[in-house]
Amino acid sequence: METKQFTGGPTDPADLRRADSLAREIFSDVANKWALLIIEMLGDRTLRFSELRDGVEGISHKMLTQNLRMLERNGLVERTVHPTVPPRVEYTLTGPGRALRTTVDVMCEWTHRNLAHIEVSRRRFDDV
Amino acid sequence: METKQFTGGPTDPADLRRADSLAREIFSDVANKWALLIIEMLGDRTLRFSELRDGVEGISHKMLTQNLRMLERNGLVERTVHPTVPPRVEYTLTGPGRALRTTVDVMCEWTHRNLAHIEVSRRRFDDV
DNA sequence: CGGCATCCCCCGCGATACTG
DNA sequence: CAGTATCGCGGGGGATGCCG
Repeated sequence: METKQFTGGPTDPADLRRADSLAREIFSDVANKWALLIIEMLGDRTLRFSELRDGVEGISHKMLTQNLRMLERNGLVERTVHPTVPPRVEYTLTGPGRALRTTVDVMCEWTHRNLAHIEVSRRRFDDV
Repeated sequence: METKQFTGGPTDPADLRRADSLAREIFSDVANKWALLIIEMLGDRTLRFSELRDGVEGISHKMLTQNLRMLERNGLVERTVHPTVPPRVEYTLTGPGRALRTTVDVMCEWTHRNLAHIEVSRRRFDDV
């Protein structure tokens, strides 16, 4: 990652450094378990807060709120509030969010494809 | 992820549940910032412990050790000890590790492709 | 129902020091 | 140089309660 530049970006070294630190920050935001699971859960659906809470195995109210805020701030999910009573808040992936989602899909597929290999490897490791 | 099954896998519901909980565990292991950065750093090179420490921006000795152990346990990296003095320990990605790496690459590309979009989105969000 | 705030506890993580 | 162990702190994150 450190050695990568994005085409059409800034050429001033200072801008490059800024971009890189931003990139690392974004990566830290996004490359965490809960964020990725939320993105995967959303898929191309539109879900309510409570549906997400029930759908994402083991996530707490607080973590869900926090991660949704973060994802919204970074423009990966869109949040729409319906001014009804009781309130109804819906979340959906934006364009960039959906783009990221496809790579999360690949990660999930990878996980399932390698379940057996990993299980064996773990057993070998733990038995020593 | 919850609704996915891998082809050729177990058909017994109990096995499916076991596989799913294992999958979640693996995903939790792997979907974390340091693990992904280490994998990205390794690429298809073979690196020493100290090279990794210097290469992965901001990682501590302890975190590096911990994550390398975890990755080794899951069979994503191979660890080879050269019985010299001073000791020389080298790490390299295994087949599954390299497979995962390609999706991490995509995530990094995604990050850089969306830097501008995210920066704008953040500004809008923070200014409110 | 969804969100924010508060409290509090636990452990993640860094710093340091010691072995082979 | 690589790894393990120990200690100590700060903050992550759970539980709870109160608003709109």
